[in-house]
Formats: sequence, structure tokens, C-alpha cells
Amino acid sequence: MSELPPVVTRFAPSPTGMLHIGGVRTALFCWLYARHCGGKFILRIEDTDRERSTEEAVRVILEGMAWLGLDADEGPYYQTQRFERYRSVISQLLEQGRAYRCYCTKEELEAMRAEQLAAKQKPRYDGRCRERSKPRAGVAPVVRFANPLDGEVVVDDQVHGRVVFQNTELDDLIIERSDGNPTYNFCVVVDDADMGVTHVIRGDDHLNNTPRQINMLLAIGATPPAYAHLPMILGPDGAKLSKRHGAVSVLQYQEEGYLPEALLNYLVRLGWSHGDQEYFTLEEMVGAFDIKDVNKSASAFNPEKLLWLDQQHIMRAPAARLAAGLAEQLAALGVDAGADEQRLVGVANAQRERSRTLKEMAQASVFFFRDFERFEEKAAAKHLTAATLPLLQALQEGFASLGEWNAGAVHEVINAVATRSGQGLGKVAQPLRVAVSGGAVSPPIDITVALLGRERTLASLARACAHIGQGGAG
RNA sequence: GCUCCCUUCGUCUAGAGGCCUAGGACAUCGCCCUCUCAAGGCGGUAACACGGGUUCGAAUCCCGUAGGGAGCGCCA
Repeated sequence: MSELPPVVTRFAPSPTGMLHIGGVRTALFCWLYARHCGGKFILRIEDTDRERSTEEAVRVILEGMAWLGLDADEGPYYQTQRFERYRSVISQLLEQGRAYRCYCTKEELEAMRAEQLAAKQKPRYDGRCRERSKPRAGVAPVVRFANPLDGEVVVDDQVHGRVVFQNTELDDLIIERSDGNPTYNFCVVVDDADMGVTHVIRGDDHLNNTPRQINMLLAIGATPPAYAHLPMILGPDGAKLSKRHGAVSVLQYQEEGYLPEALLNYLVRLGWSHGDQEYFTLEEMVGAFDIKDVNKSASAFNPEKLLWLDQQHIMRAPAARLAAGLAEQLAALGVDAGADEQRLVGVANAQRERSRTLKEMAQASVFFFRDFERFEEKAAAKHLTAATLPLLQALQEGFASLGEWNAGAVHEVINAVATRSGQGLGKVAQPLRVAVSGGAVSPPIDITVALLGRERTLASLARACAHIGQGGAG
């Protein structure tokens, strides 16, 4: 038995746009596969395009990965810091005749392209500078890789299977720009070789780049890694992801109160499944994930299912974590949650099964921490009436004289009032709910009142009674 | 235009020739539970893109067709 080499994966985003869920899914699969195999996960920032790369985008990548818990074993590496290395490999290729200088002007290239398109051919460089021995005055050359002229390249893809490309379909791509900077396809090749990457896992929009990269890998004497090209993620409408639906910064999901493990759980099920299982903890994902089980077809992003999964994770999350997240979301709403940790935990527990996000939880919990502005009109009109006034007054008395203040005791009072008035529990609970929360929706009324505390409950009741006295105005 | 990729309910998917009268999940509809909203339980509607083969037998294998996507940059 020979030992398999340790798995090394990498996530290599370019900081030219915000990291969105498509990129996150790729990062997740790379990370998952490395963790599943007990291998190494590398983060590499592909910033060779200095025009379009931004520090802001780099920040989103770093913060996003940290928020999601997709920790890298190496990196972040930055390609702009490795230019010397790329240049030395290029000069080596030049010496070996595996690359050559091209003095074609942009106008010349454009004309070539237009001609080919007009002849209904695939536009590509015809290699005319391969034989050019002398520089052309006034033209700063680029360096092109001399792609093999015949034969085929076989990509044995882990998700797509065997894909064959003819070398005649490939042209000589530029590996060094006229300004002396190396290009993406070349840097990737050098980096993957230098960093010992064994599995390149990326979007299948790169499948077409793969044969060129394999040819270059071979030219620099490296062994090509295994490839796995992941299907794309589409917007909810089945069209390409755009800003309108899913292509927002990953950090926006944090702001909107999603749990990172829920986002990851949602994303892992796009293009991958494990029997009928929908809910996964991070550990379960790591244990069950295998790149060989990944699907080939693109999938549409479904916000509704993300919301459902987020709630599933909220329902099972540790209370302390929920409380911390709730406090943050409350703060974002301008509400100070106070220093009472126990109370915050109580509210989080009371709201967890009726919140799809922490933001929703916060929005529904504001009245626990601050007097609500005004009664919801419909709820007040229905439940704060002359008929319910005696009920509210009875509750006021009952609560005022209550010894222990807890949900059980509160429940006794409400029950007693209901029984005494010959009403069902609902006839008492709803007016009380509106009185203390301002609206018709809250956690179970006894828990709500217990969490509110005696002082605020009595004050709210008094306010509601006054509201009825004023004939419902204000 | 050329090359490559993809195609099961509205959506995510199970399915690797008979276990499929095509299963699960989200969404949706109905019922139950119930102090509201949820959560939960039960049930319903809903799919193998099309056409040829191969085979005793095909969602599963082969070939076409149609539709969708990606690439074809001194972008990544």
C-alpha cells in the first residue's frame, strides 16, 4: 500500500468585486474537502489586475472568511508579492523556447480578430510572432506561451469526468503583459505548482482554461493537480447571479442576522447532497462531504430555503450565542439591550422558534427593552375595548399582589382572571398581549410577561387602560 | 460563429437497468395542535426536455434534436 499524498486545496479569489455566495460556495467546498481529508487549505488573493483590484474587496474576503469560520492553514498569499518568481519562470520558458516575445500591435490583433469572426471562425492568435526574430521598433512586446500545436489534453475532472480538448483549439496566450506584469492564467499555474496544490476546486467557468493551464504546468515541469469544476450558482430567477438578488457581499448576510453555519449549510446543499439530509452541523458537513458526490448542473439560489435553514440553526443554537447576536442586532436598531445577560438569554430562547434571522428576532423583541411607540391600530381596536377593561384591571391587581414573579406564577394569575370572568384563556391573553407588547404577536404570554418584569408590566397595563379610557385615541 | 459543459416537481435534490405507481426538502394548499405568531404533526397539488435506438425491461446506457450556460481579453 502506497500512501496517498496529503490533500492541498486552495481558494483563490480575485479582489475585483465583492465576495458573494458563489465565491463562498467555492471556498466552502475547498475548505470542506481539505478538512474532510485532513489536508491543507490555502487562501490566495489573485490581485494581478492592479487596475481593478481594491483593498475593500480584499477586506470583504478576509472578513467574510473569518465570519464563516473557513480558516486557512496558509496564506493569505498575494500574487502581487510574487512577481519576481513569475518573471524568473517566464525567462526560463523564454530560454527553453516554450515562450516567445510577440510584437503585434493591438490594432493588428483587433484586425485579426475581426477577420476571423467574419469568417465564422473562433477568434484566436495565429502565432505569427513565433518566427519573428527581430524586435519591432516602438512596440513593447508581450510574452506568449507556445502552446503545443497538435495532440490533445485530457482533463480528468472529478465532477465532470473525462473532458478532451484538442491543442489546435488553443492559441498562444499572453503570460506577460507589455508592462512587464504576468497574467492570471500563468500566475495560477506557477502558484499551484509552488504551493503544492493537489486539488484545484473552482467554478466550471474555468473548465475551458484548464487545458492551457495543464500545458503550462507540463512546460514548467510540474505535475498537474486533480481538477474539480463546480457548477455555477444562478439567481432565484435562473439567470446569472446579479447584484439584484444574490450577488451581494457575503458580509451583508452577517448584517442581516444570518448564522454563518446556516449559510454554509444552505450552500453545501447546492450541488451536493447526502441522502435526504437537509440540516447539517459543520462537523457533519466535514464528515460527509466528498468532492466526488458533487453534481454537474447549475443551481438556483433560493432565499426562502436559506431563511428556513437559518431558523433551523437558530432553534438549535446555544442560547449564549443567540443572546450575543440578538444584542448586536438590537444595537443596530438603536436599542440598548442592557446589562442583564439572563434576560437577554430569556428573550432569545422565547423568540428562537419564531425568528428566521437574528434581525427578525431583534425586530420582534424591541418591546422587551424599550417602551413601544404606539399600539398597532388593528390590534388595539380589537382587544383594547371597554369590554376588556375589567379584565386588564383584574390582571393589574393580580400581578401587583403576586409574590414570586415567574412564568408559572404569571400563568396562574391569567388563568384565575379567565376563570373568574368565565372567559377562555384567549380572551384574556390577547388583550394582555396587546397591552404589554403593543401588537397581537409575541411569545407565549406568560413567558412574555415574566420577561418584561412586574414594573414594566404594570406600567403597560396602566397605559392600556388609559388608552381605553381615552376612547382608543393615541 | 467556434470549442466545451449542462438538462428529474416552481426551487434544491434522491436515483448509478428491474426496489420507481419516481423518494425527501423548501415554497404552496388543507387539516390537527393552540392564548397570538411560530414551531411541530398529518395529508394534498407538482417532475424524468423531446425523438430515436440498445434491452425481456430505461429516469438510469448510446445517438440525435431542442433549450440553457461558459469560454474564445495585454480580465480573473
